[in-house]
Amino acid sequence: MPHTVSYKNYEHHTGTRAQAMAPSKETAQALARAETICRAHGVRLTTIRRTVLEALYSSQKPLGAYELADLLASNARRMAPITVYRALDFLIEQGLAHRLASRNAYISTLHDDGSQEATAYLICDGCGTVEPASSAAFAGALSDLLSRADFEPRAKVLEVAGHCSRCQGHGHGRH
Amino acid sequence: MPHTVSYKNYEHHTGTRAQAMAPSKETAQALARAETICRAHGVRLTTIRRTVLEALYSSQKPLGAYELADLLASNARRMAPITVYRALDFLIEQGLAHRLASRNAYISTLHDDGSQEATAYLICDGCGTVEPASSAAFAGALSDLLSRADFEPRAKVLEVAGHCSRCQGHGHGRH
DNA sequence: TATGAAAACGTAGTGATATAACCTATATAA
DNA sequence: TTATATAGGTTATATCACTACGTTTTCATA
Ligand SMILES: [Zn+2]
Ligand SMILES: [Zn+2]
Ligand SMILES: [Zn+2]
Ligand SMILES: [Zn+2]
Repeated sequence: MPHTVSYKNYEHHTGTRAQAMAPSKETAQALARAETICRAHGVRLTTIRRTVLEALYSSQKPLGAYELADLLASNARRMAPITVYRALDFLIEQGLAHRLASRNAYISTLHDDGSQEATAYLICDGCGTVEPASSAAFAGALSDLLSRADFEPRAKVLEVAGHCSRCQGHGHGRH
Repeated sequence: MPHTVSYKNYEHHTGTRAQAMAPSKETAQALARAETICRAHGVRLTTIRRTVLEALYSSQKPLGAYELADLLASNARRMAPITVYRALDFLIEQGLAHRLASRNAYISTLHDDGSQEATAYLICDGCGTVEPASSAAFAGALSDLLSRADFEPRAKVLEVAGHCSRCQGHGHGRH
């Protein structure tokens, strides 16, 4: 019973990890942690999801959904945008990835311990890097602000664009 | 010397204020303030810009650029998106409007005194209203966070989605 | 091991947001 | 007036995100 022609690629290309260089040690460790988290949550870190997550771990800067699709393309076969968005939705739900609303781009939460109520993401206009930053004082002040306004928070978008320490006094960055 | 056909509408429809109801007293005052500010800045609050600003002042909720274009349409003639975006860019530059990155929508800064270094926008999922909120403690904590990270801020995106006081204990809002 | 239900993914099309490129019109001042 | 800068018109396109629906895989249960 032959497969239909239109659907034959289901696990053909997606099974290969694009032309990925071997993941760095740090990335590999992070992926292992992600596996553990997913197993603990009773959800599946499938090939596609792991591939997208690995790309985010490997990148020094936030990636757009279409950028991810291009990065992970192999042999003139590219992930459909919806596929990337579905993977991103999953990763965000599991707390493994984060969306930057001010950039329409996505990052892993690798350097984000997730322990804080309020994490601000510092986005460098020069080199593109994003660093999470948090403090008890910041979280407390925001919490006070919200309770004083009698506002019940659901989702916080805290992003600051500017220049990181390495990119100051230049006017540009990205040497 | 007849005009060319293709360009005859330059100030024809844009001069009319759509089918706008008369602006409320509060809106009219805000518009007067905006005029003053623009004159002081040496910039021009043109008809288009004033019309867009008036729509933002009159709205209880953030408006998208295309939504603004529809609102301000008159007689089957709608502003081109680029026209709205240009007006919004101007208003934002002058501190009269604000973009909500998490919603791709725009609000006036009518209820935003602009005196604070850091203003968080509280966006209600229920009724759609947006209230700015700020405090010295919040601004200070964020400032500390940034200087500790040696990060030079350019633009801050501080938005919290959730439920305002009137919309809590419902699960919905918008009665 | 069969099989049914849920989850994941493929494919095509569309919706929603934002800007580029180029030209015309208006305002302001020399 | 005439030059220059600013503003706006028009068309097309770029960019980001999702709907709808069918197919495949997985996993628990019979
Ligand atoms: Zn930098
Ligand atoms: Zn440099
Ligand atoms: Zn509300
Ligand atoms: Zn209710």
